[in-house]
Amino acid sequence: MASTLHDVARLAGVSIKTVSNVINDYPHIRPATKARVEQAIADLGYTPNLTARSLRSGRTGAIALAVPELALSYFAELAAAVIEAADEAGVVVLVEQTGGDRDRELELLRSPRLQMTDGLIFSALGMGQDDAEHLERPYPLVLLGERIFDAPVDHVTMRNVEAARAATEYLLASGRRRIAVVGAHPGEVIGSAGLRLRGYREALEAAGVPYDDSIISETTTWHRSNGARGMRDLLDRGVTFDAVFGLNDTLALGAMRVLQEAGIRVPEDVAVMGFDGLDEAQYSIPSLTTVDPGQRWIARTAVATLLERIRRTDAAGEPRLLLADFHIAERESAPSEAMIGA
Amino acid sequence: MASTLHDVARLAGVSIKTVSNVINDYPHIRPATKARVEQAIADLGYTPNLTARSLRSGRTGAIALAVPELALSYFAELAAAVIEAADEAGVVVLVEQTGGDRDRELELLRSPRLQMTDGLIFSALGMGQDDAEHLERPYPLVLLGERIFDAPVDHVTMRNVEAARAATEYLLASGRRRIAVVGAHPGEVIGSAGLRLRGYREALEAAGVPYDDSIISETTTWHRSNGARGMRDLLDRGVTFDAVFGLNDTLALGAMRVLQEAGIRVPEDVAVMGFDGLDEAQYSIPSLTTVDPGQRWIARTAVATLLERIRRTDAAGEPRLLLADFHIAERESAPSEAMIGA
DNA sequence: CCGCCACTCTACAACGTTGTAGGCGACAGA
DNA sequence: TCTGTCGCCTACAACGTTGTAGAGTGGCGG
Repeated sequence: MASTLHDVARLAGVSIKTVSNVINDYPHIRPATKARVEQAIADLGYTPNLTARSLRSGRTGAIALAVPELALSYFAELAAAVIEAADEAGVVVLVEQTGGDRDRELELLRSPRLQMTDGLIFSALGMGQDDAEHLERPYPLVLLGERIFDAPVDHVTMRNVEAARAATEYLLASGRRRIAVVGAHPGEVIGSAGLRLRGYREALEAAGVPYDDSIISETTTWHRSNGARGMRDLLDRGVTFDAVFGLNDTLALGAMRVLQEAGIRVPEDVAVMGFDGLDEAQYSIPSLTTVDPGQRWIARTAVATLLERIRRTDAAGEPRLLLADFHIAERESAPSEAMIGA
Repeated sequence: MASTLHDVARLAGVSIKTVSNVINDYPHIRPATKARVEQAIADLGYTPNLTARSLRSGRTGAIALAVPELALSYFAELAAAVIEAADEAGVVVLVEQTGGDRDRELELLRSPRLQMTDGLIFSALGMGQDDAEHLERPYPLVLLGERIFDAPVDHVTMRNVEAARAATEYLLASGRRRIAVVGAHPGEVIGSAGLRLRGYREALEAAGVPYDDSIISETTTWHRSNGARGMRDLLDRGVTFDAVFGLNDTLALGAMRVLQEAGIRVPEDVAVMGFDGLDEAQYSIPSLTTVDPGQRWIARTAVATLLERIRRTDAAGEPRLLLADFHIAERESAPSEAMIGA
């Protein structure tokens, strides 16, 4: 297990470079020599030392993935897809959690730990547009998320505005007119919340339905408990609505639970729409209608883009913005045709 | 960014070893020299090359975590807890997915990739007791899960039998007598399914309630859809039961959905008990009563144990078996007192 | 018969770091 | 004054690998 090229070379009676050549499929080796070396490798159970290889080559064969929290289903599914795609390319993934905290995100970006990897897929949540400059590092980086745009890095993300608009149009088409929102971030312009709320407003405007502040509920983070809290908040206000758009699935599921507790029927009294296309949204009661923003495509594309950047160190090539296609997964919580309350 | 000890040394007018000494807090350095070196480090923005350090020291500062699938909430939460604990110890985590496939698990165990890490936390799912020998490697390893016992490695896991027995006793105490099971694995003796089913049977026996094959539903994997399928299966059989024990939360949630679809009230007609203590079990409708088997403790303990093994390379010390405490999280799907159907 | 090339292999240096051995001056004790 | 010790620093080698340069053999064309 602790055997090296030297040990193999000694056993096979050749120089270490010849052993190295055998391992790396260098063409000009006599079959007899090659066989002898391979026998020695097998006898000793030799495996190349990857650390030494990394030092020589400057490549580690690993990439880093930074997400806010793995315990959030969205990021767990993202990480699963990234690891799978990386694995197909023979690359391993080092996962970091930032907690969605701006300071920890910035710290991570300049952490020496990143040296252990050839590049980073970075899902920012705490940083904002003003932090774009911090992304400008001499290190292959692919940005995910919607906190920062126009930074000079490759960016793979979803069509938030269009997807949210489509989701809202879907609810409008099914006859809903008072569509509450759970998970808004006050004053946010970009960021998932800001963009999705914009799509929502665009759809309302196009349909001639007035925008009403009183049915918009704000939350800080997008944990499940906040979806529940946001819905309780709306109910406490005493406002009326016939649909809820959860700005992500987790919020929508939390909100749906509170609706049910309050004796409000989903979808008869209130339709519920989510956003993310999570696996678990299929199995809630009722199952959740949601927008699938193309997460698997995002993961695969992020990995491919990063690996390409790593390969071609030769200067840049323009930073690219890559956008996933979305579609609405129609399920029970918001059927496409209006239902008449029983 | 590409600056090395040599660059710093040249700028500060000292030898590279002195720079190295400054970085590693070697005590005997004149303050003036130290200041000069630190200035040079700052000027050049020097950071030590971790790969070279690893080569020299034989340590990488990274550990590997192998789980079946990150998209399964249980493993996502496990990974989150492991990464958090590792982070506190200044160690990064490389995450691998095995798909719960025996061949891929074995392949991973002898993969040269592991060289990139100092040790492995291995959550086995496909391997069985007969594969114990494969765990015997000259490489720090902590085993999780309940597929393999008595292997000569540290093993951190939960009290499956006792916890399942407690869960069943809880249902019995609330007046249920026909407790169906979803997620059994036919013929399995150890493994989560086997052990939990054993706890279930022990509780029945102690209470003098007969064990009935006809209300035990088998599934292969523990995905949500299989919980739903298992429950449909039970309903199709036309058997009667007044409670369901899902061998994990995901199965229980899937089963609960099907119950609800079938117009069966939870918990009035059928109580539902899960196993895992997942975050999302708090937010289902109704919220899921479940056994929290102490997952966070398991994650923290696994990391601490592995790091200790890495530190003391000196021979072994006996392999240890570490068991987490469990507790029942009482929620709506199975209240502790029997409810009379409305 | 010479020169050239293709093939096979080796020696050496280098990637960037840290452990070891040792040099040099200063100062204390004899 | 000599010896020993301590503080400060340097040179060198080593971790295990791969790129570069080149040495030796044999075959082939001229």
